[in-house]
Amino acid sequence: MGRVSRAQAEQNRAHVVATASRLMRERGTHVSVADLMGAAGLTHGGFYKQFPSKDALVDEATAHAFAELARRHRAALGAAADDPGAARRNVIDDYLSPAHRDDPGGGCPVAAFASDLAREPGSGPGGAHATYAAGVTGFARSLADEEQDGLVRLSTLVGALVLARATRGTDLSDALLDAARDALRP
Amino acid sequence: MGRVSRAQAEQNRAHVVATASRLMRERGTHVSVADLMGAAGLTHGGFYKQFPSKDALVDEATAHAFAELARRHRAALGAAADDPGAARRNVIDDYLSPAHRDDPGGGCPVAAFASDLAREPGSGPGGAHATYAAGVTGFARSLADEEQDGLVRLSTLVGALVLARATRGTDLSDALLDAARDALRP
DNA sequence: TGTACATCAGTGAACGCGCGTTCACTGATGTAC
DNA sequence: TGTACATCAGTGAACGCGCGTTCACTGATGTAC
Repeated sequence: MGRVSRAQAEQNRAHVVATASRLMRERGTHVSVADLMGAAGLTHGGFYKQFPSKDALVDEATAHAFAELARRHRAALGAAADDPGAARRNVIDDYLSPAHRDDPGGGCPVAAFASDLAREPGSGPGGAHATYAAGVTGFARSLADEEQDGLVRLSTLVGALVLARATRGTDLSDALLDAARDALRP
Repeated sequence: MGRVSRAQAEQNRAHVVATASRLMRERGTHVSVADLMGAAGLTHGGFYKQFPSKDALVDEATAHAFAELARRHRAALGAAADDPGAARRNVIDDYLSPAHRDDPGGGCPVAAFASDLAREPGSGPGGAHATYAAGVTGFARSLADEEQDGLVRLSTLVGALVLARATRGTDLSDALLDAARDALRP
């Protein structure tokens, strides 16, 4: 194929990160480098021209997913700045929708990466674990009000989503989403 | 080594299932057959004398973990039969304890297997997915009262535990357990 | 502006390794007499 | 109860395959004049 322009290379790299962010949420951080590069339309050999290791890509993909989450939360908050209760209800409705359950790749990284991070050793400052903890704190803060703790609301959201995904295809799965929505919407 | 008595073989098989049940909750269902057999004190070659495939062991290990969970719940309920509220509080306190967070291998299979099952295709009747859904329903039922739905309480429990495990080693991890305990204990 | 050459993003084959699974072999167990 | 032999639980090496990573190669890009 030959060399590619610097701008194109930068674009390709960003596309690999975005693809990894999606695929890792969907299938876990253990997706293979070959699958990842293939999904991004490249061959796996070039991977190490852009990333020092697969672990480094895991860190970048995690950061990418959390940046996307923060952007979404800022947008939701901005769209209903005059009524924070309505903004929060919208976030909750989206979170517990069947569409979110059925699209882990485009969905919440707090739910998607929880078990991968629980099973992998800590990744140091700037690593996936630190990004994750900061994301949890930020999400919880955006759910809190004077009435209840954001950590509990977030736990209920994540628990319901994770259980609904594990039981997808059953009535129980829908019931989990509905029950959590009823409980979290005052 | 030569042949082993029929009773010994049966005991070995049960020990492999118990070991798998623990190791798979700890590291995920993708632990290797060699690691599994090694942890049970055997060599991997003999595996297929006892199990038709690794998937079959996943199903058995899942069933084993859920049978253990049901036994624990029956015991907790039996110990405080005159005061079901107290029994439920004990279950909640155990569930959200640092000890439970730090011992996934000996802990709740609902939390441990959630993401593995969400990412694997359905396993048919008698398979891990069916066992899981039944376990979720049973657990939720034991948490319900006239006041609140068991599904919501279970979602909060599982969400808090899963998030606490993913953030283990941080203050946030303890805060998640504490917040959920405060919210679930009336 | 054109030409000559160094750079380096991407390719595709290869590396050592661990995976799930198979198999020839072993020798104590279980059975038939 | 004792002996002869078939059974089969467990062993350890091997299978094809996919993993993360490395590398010689390619040719268009970027740079020096």
